[in-house]
Amino acid sequence: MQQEQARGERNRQRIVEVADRLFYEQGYNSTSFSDIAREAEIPRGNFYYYFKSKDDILEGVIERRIEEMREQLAQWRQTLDDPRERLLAAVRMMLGSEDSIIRYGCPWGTLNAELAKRQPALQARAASMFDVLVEWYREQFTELAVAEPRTMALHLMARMQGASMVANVYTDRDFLRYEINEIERWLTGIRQQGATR
Amino acid sequence: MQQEQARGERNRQRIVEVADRLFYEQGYNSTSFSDIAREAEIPRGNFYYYFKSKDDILEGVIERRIEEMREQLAQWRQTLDDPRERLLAAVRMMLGSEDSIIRYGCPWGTLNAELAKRQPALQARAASMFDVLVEWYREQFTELAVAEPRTMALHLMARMQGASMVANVYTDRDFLRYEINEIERWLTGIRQQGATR
DNA sequence: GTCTATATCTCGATAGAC
DNA sequence: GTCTATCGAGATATAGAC
Repeated sequence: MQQEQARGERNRQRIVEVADRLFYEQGYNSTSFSDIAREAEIPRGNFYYYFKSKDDILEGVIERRIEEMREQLAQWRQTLDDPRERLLAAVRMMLGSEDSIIRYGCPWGTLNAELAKRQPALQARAASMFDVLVEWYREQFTELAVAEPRTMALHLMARMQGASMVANVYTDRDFLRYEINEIERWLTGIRQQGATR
Repeated sequence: MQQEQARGERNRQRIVEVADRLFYEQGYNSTSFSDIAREAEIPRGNFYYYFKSKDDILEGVIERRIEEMREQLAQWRQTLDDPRERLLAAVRMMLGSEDSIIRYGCPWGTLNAELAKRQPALQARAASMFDVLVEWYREQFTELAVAEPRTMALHLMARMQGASMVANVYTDRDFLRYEINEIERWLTGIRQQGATR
C-alpha cells in the first residue's frame, strides 16, 4: 500500500485493468470471470483472493477511472489558465477516443445506462464518475461567471453524451466531429452572465 | 395475418408486449425467457413454437416499436400543419415518459447502446428504430428549408439522447425538463436557411 | 397447439490441496 | 498465495407426451 508493493498487488492491478477494458467493450453483465481470467492470464479461482465478488471488481474499476480522470483534470487546471480553454480541452478529449466511442459508446455513459436498469446500488457508484467531471465543469463555469453553472455543467455532459450515443448508433465519425465542433462553438460563444443566450 | 386472427396470434402478441417492456426495464441480455414467461403467463417451452430464438423475439419487439412510432408520426403529420410544430410535438413526447426515462433511460438509446457492445447484427436492426424517427425529423427540417436537414435531424436526436442519459444517471426530473425546454427554444428560434445560428 | 421434462451450457462463487 | 476441481443456480434450447 505504501512504499513497498504487496506481492499480489500487481495481479490485483492487472485484473482491474483488464476488467476496465472488458466492461467497456462488452458491458458489465456480459463480461464473465472467464473473460477476465483469460485476458489477464490469471486462473478464475484466484479472483476471490483479490476481490470478494464481481461487484467488488467493478468498484475497483470505478475507482481506477475516477483516479485517472482526476489526474487529467488536475493537469488541465495547472497547464491552462483560462477556464474556457479548460472546458474546450475536455471536449476535445473525445477526439482522441473517436474510434472507441464510435464502436462502444462513451465508457461512462454506457456503464451507467446498463447498471441503471437493474443494479441501482452499483449505478449510484458509477454516477460518482460523472460527479468528478460535472463538478470540475461547474468550477470552470463558475470562474466564467456564467449563471447557473451547475446546470451548464450538466448541459455540457448531456451534449457530449448525446453526441457519443448517436455516433455509436450510426457508427458515424463525421457526426461525432460535427457535434464536437458545435459544442466548441457554443462554449466559445458563451458570454459572462449571459447564461445560454 | 389477414381478416381472421390465428389461434396463437394473441399469444405471440402478448409475448412481444411483455418482452418489449422487460427489454426496456431490464435490458435485453439480462431478460430471460423465464422472466417473460412469468409475466406473460405462458410456459417457457411454448416460446419456441412462436419464435425460433431469443433474437427472434427481439426482432418482433423492434418491429412493434417501429410500427407504433410510425403511427404516431403519421398522426402528427396529419394533425399538425407546421413542420416546426410537428418537431415540437415529438420533443414534448418525452414529457409523457418522464418517469420511465428517469428510471430506465430512453428505450431506443439504451437498447442500441447495449447491443452495440457485442451484438452488432442485432444493433443494426435496432438502429432502424432510430432511422424512422431521424428520417421523419429530416423531412420536417427540409420543409423548414433549413440547411443540412439530415445533420439537423441527427443533432435533434443527440440532444434528446443526451438529455435522457444525464437525467437517467442522476435521476433528475428537473434537468430533463430543462433540457426539453432548451430544445424547444432552439427549434423555435431556427430561421430558414439559417442553419444552427 | 399446448405443455412438461429435461438436455447442455455457463455463470458466479467456494473448498481445499499444495 | 496459488491453483484445480467443482458446486448450485439459472441460462437457452429441445424432445416428445398430450
